[in-house]
Amino acid sequence: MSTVKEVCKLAGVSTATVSRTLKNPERVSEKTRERVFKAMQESGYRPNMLASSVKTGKSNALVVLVPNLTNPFFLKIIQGIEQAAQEKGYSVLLGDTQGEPERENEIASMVLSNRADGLIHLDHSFPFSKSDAHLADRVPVVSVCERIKGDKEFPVIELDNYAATRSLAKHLVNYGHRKFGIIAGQEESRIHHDRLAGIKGVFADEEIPFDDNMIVGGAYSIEVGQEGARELMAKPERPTAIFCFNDDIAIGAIFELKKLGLRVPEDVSVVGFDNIKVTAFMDPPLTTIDQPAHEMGRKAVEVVLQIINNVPLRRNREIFPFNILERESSGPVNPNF
Amino acid sequence: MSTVKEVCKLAGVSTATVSRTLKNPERVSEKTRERVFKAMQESGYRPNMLASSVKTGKSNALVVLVPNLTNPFFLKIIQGIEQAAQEKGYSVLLGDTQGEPERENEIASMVLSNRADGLIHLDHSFPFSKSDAHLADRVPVVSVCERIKGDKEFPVIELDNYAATRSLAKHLVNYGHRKFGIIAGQEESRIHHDRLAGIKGVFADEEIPFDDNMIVGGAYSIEVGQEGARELMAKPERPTAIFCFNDDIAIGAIFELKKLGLRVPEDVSVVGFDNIKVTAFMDPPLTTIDQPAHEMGRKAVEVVLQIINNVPLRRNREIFPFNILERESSGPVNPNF
DNA sequence: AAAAAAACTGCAATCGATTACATTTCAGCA
DNA sequence: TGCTGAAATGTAATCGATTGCAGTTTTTTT
Repeated sequence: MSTVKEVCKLAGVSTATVSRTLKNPERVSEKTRERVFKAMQESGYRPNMLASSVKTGKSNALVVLVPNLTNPFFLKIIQGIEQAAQEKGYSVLLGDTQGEPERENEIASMVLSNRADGLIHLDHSFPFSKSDAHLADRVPVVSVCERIKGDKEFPVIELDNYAATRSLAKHLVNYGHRKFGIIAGQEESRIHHDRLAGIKGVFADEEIPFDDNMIVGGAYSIEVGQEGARELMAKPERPTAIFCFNDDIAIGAIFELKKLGLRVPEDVSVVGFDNIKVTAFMDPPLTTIDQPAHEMGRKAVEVVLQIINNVPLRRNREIFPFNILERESSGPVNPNF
Repeated sequence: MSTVKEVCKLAGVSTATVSRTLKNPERVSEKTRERVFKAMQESGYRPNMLASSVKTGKSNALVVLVPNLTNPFFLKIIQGIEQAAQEKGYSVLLGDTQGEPERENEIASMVLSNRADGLIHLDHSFPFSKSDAHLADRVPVVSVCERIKGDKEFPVIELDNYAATRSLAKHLVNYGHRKFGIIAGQEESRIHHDRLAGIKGVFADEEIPFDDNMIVGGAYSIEVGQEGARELMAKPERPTAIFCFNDDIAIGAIFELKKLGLRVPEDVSVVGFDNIKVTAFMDPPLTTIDQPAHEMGRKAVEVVLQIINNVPLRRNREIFPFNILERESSGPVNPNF
């Protein structure tokens, strides 16, 4: 690869002029500008971004921390992030944490070693190691969907999870359901808490008793959905409707219910959360909450860039609207069930 | 962020010693080493990777070019890439090209501007722009799944697509099928060619006529699957079995067949390709080809690192084994159909 | 105890850019 | 023509590391 110096020689100018031709073209006369461009062409010059980053202190990259890359929902977010980042001239460093804190720490530390200017976190864990924690306040961080736990309040892009599950609960209650099961994901997260609160709220309004025993699960996976459905159906009082806290869980649950010889929604209604693409093509298509994942990803980039550029944030929480998609996996309660 | 100099002051040593403490600890006495480490601790020192990259000429990053991030199959590959890269101390820059050549060029040029040391391409297009093409031969590139077109032969990690579709075709022929439809993806690619050849091979063996009119499609999406199924079922001679060139297409096809009142597999058998997770939980579970996507991703990293480190490659094509998963979406031909 | 070898450490150049400051060039005008 | 200020360009310091070479200290050898 050729460097500025070769271009200098070819064009007969100084390094300063070459650099300016790219960064401040208006400060270079048209004649020399052309000469420099031609020289760049001839030498196949590419500015070394790392070198320029060293000097400017900006790497023009963002790290994205994902707990699990194979969840299609995250992908929609990441796609949004990727697009917005590209538009702003930033590149995206991908970090799949596999839920392991050490990996998380390692990836997060890329921001500390100047490899990236900011961090977008798709999980609720505090991503820095204890030893790095005190360095973390200078680091631009935003979280999407989840709120990061810990002392510091990081900006967050999220959905109104409370209202979303409220609307799902109302939808099911209107269909006459009174006996419910819940298959949840990780229980320590804020999301979990909010979603549960939404359901409880509606139950309180409708004077439906809430039974903690009907909450099962523990992770956002198809397998957990299967197991959860089996577990719920083995309870003395079987639910007629199941809340699944994401679509993967719902996929597993429906699969398992069918295997048990139950019909969805004639015997049991199932609702999901996230609206990953495939849910519209399932049999039956899944009633779920559509999250504007793409937009949320874009917003995350916008916000983290604001922090990077010291633009004051208008608010610390960006709440996105959801949309309940009433499809065929939910229906009227079956009185004979 | 503190730099080497602060550490120097605190530890009372030179920059050289600080640098060596991290990169060549054995060349520093234990006493000073400890002193330096303590100083690093106190000052919260993080080496600036960019600076070190400028000097060493290695960015320790790889770019991955993906045509479409939302395809779960790519995700499995990317996950493999990510893991292997992390293990080797490399980070992964993600580039979603959306199939747009300009984006592709822009992302690929990150390797030229020293932002990354190598490129992993998940598509068949030549990723560099015409003006960069002559710079491209110095760049470490490997492709996964697809072969990159153009003069230069880049190393490739792939599946034996020919054999894979042969085995699918045999599977269906053994069930008595004689009338087939094909819903394909992009037709210019090598994959398409190989897969078609596999099917044709079996047809030739079995003396089944091959009808070009029964090939429909044009992209790897659910929607194309839907449309393709509709189209095939409107043909004068309806197929009793459909090859879908990936699982997304199969998902769309099955959905649409059901909508047309047809049963899978009783009326029409459907097979997919890739074995994305959800296919095992569909109704019916999809017969498909399992690709070791994760391993292929890992291999891609291994190969690209070999190129980067000037280790001669043992072969230019790494062919991975497939596995046919005979699930319930395929079955005996229905004589009354 | 002196000489030779080995182990440490430091000085200063270097990587490839950017940029403050200095210098040169030139157009505009009296 | 000569002067002034703006525009164009160059010089050299700088960003934060790495590293060849040289100098110093310690250890080993005889």
